[in-house]
Amino acid sequence: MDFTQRLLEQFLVLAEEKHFGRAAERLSMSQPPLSQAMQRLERGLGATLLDRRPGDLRLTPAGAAFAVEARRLLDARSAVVERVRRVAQGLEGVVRVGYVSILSHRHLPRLLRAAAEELPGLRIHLHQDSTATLVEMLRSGTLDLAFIRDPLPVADELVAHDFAVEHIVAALPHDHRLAGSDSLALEDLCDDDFVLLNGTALPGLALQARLACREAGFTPRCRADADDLTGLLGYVAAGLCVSLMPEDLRDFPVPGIAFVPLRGSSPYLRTTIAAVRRADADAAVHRLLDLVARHSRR
Amino acid sequence: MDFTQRLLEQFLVLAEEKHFGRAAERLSMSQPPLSQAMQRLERGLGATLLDRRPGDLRLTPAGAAFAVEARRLLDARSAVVERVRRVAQGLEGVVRVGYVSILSHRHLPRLLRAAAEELPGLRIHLHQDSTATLVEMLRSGTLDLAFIRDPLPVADELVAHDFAVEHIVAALPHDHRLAGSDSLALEDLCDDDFVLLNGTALPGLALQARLACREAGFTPRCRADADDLTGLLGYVAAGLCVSLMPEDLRDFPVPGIAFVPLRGSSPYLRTTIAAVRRADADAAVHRLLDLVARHSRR
DNA sequence: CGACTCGATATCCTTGATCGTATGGATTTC
DNA sequence: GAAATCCATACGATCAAGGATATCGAGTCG
Repeated sequence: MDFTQRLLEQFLVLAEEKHFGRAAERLSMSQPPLSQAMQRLERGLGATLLDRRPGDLRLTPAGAAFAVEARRLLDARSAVVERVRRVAQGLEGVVRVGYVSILSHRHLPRLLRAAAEELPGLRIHLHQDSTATLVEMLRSGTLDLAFIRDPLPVADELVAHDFAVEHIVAALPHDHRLAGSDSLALEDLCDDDFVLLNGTALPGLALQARLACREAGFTPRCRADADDLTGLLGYVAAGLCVSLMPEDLRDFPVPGIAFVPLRGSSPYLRTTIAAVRRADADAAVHRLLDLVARHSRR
Repeated sequence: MDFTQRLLEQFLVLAEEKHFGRAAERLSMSQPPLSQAMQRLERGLGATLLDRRPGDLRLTPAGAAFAVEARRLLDARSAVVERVRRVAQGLEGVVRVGYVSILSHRHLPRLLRAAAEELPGLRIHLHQDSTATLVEMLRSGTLDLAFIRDPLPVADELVAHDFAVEHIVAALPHDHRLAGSDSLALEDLCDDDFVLLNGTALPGLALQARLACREAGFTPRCRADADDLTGLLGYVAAGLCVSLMPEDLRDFPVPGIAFVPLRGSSPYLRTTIAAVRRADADAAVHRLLDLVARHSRR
C-alpha cells in the first residue's frame, strides 16, 4: 500500500465532511472517483474505515485512528521536506570546527555567539588541536573548518580566509623598569634577558617573536626557552626574563606580569585564518564562513 | 512531491550501497531508471542529495538528513498500517463501559484484570450510573457496553448477555436470634420488622426482595424503607430491622450487621447482564464481550 | 592511448493511478 | 408510490510512474 499525499488528503476531507458529495466538491473532483479511492485505501489497509449507513456516514474506530495517523503522516512528510531544504541551504546542520588553543579566549566565544544568533539551526562541533593536526583533519574530511595560524601549510586543496589579527605585546615582570609604561619600543628591551618559545608548540609565534626582534635591530639574548606559553609565563612571573606574547593573554591577568603594547605594529602581529576545503560544497560551511568573514577583525 | 514507498526505498538502498549499479541490482531493476528516480526525488525536494563524484558516490548533508528522515517515514507508515489493523481487529482501542454501583465490588475488578491481560491494547473507560441512565447512554452511543440488572428495559436495539448471578442474603442486627446461623429460611423472619428499598434507586432489588418474601408465604412488615443500600444498612445496624441485600455486601463488613445466606436459592437471586447495541460493529466491543462471556459466572 | 567503470541521457513500453460521465440500487421523505 | 438523496458500480480516457535497452561522456588505470 502506498499512501499518496492525495489519497490521505481525500480521506481527511471526507472524514471532516462525512459526505462523499461535499468532500468530492471540496477536493475539486467528482464523487465516484472519491468512492473508488476510499475503497482502494480500505483494501490497501485491510480494514474498513467508513461506516456507510444511508444518510449518515461515520468513521469506524479504525477510521478514526487512521484519520489521526494520516494527519500525522502528512505533517511528518512536510516537516521532512522542510528540514531537508534547510539542511541543503545550510540553515540547519553540523559543522565540525577545529581551532588552535589561543583562539579560544576571545574570538571563538564571539563567533559562537554570532553563529547562535544568526544560524540558530546550526550545531558546531568544536575540536582543539595543533595546527598540523587540524590541517590533516581538514584534508581527510574529519573537520569542515579550522582556525589556524597564518602560514597555511598546504594550499592546494585548502582555501584560507583572513579571520583575525593579533598584536604581540611585551610581557614584563611587575618590577621591570618599563612595567608601568603605556607602550614601549621593542628596542628598549634589547639588553634584557628573554625567554622565547623553542618552536615545538607554536612555531608561528616563536618565529615572529624572533623576526620582530631582528626588525628592531637586535638579537634577543635568550636566557631560557620553553615549550608553551605557560612556560614563558613562569619565567616572566619569576622576574627572570621578559617575553613576547599574543595580546589576548592580557585578558587573563597573571600575578606578577605586566603586558605592555609595542609601538609600531606592522611586523609585530600574527594573523589567524579560517581554512576550509576548496571543493567543499556543504552549504552550512559556507554560511558559517560567510559569518566568519563578516565578523572578522580587519 | 509525493514520496512513494518505492522511491524512499530506492534512495535508502542507494544511500547504503553508494553505487547506482549495485543499488539497482539489489532493487531488482536496471541502473538508468534508478538514476531518473533519484533525479525526480532531488527535483521534488528542491535539494541535492547525492554528491556524484566519479568513482565515489557520497551523500550531501541534506542527503544524509533525508536518509534518516526517509527511514522514519517508512517506519511511521508501516506503524500506521499496523495500528489501523489492530484497531480494526479490536486489539487496540477504547471501549466505554458503564456499570451499576453494586458491580464494582467484585466482578468489575475481575473483569478488568482479565481484559488487561488478554487485550492489553484495549483502554476501558468506566462510568458508573443508574440502570436507566446507562441504557439511555448506550442507545445514544455515549457508551459501548453496560452492565446492568436483569430486566433490560428496551430490548429492540440492545442485546443482553448473561454476566453474573448474585444471591440475596439476609442482613441481621448482631444481636438477632439468628445472627449466628450458617443459613436460614426466609420464612423464619416472617415476624420480624423489615426495612426494604422503596424502589427509587434499585428497583430490581426492591422488587425481588418483596417477591422472595411472597414466595416464602408472607408479606414483610415494613417498619421503614430507604432510598439506597446505606439507608438499609443504617436501620439494620441500629438493631431496628432485618433486611435483604446482595451477597456482595458481605465483602464489606459493617459493624453490627451479620449477613446470613438464605436456604433455597432459585428466586432469591438477581442477575447482572452485559448489554450492547445490537448493530454495534466495533470489533473491540465484541472482543470485550467475548471475554465477558468467557469470564461470566454461570 | 585504449579498455574499463560509472552515472547520465535518449527512447520506448506497460501499467496503474486518477479522473470523468452515466447509471444502478438502497433508503428516506413527502 | 414517486421523488430525492447518497453511495457504489461500470466504463472509458488520460497521464505520469516505473521500467527496459541502447548509448553517451567523463574519469580512471594499466
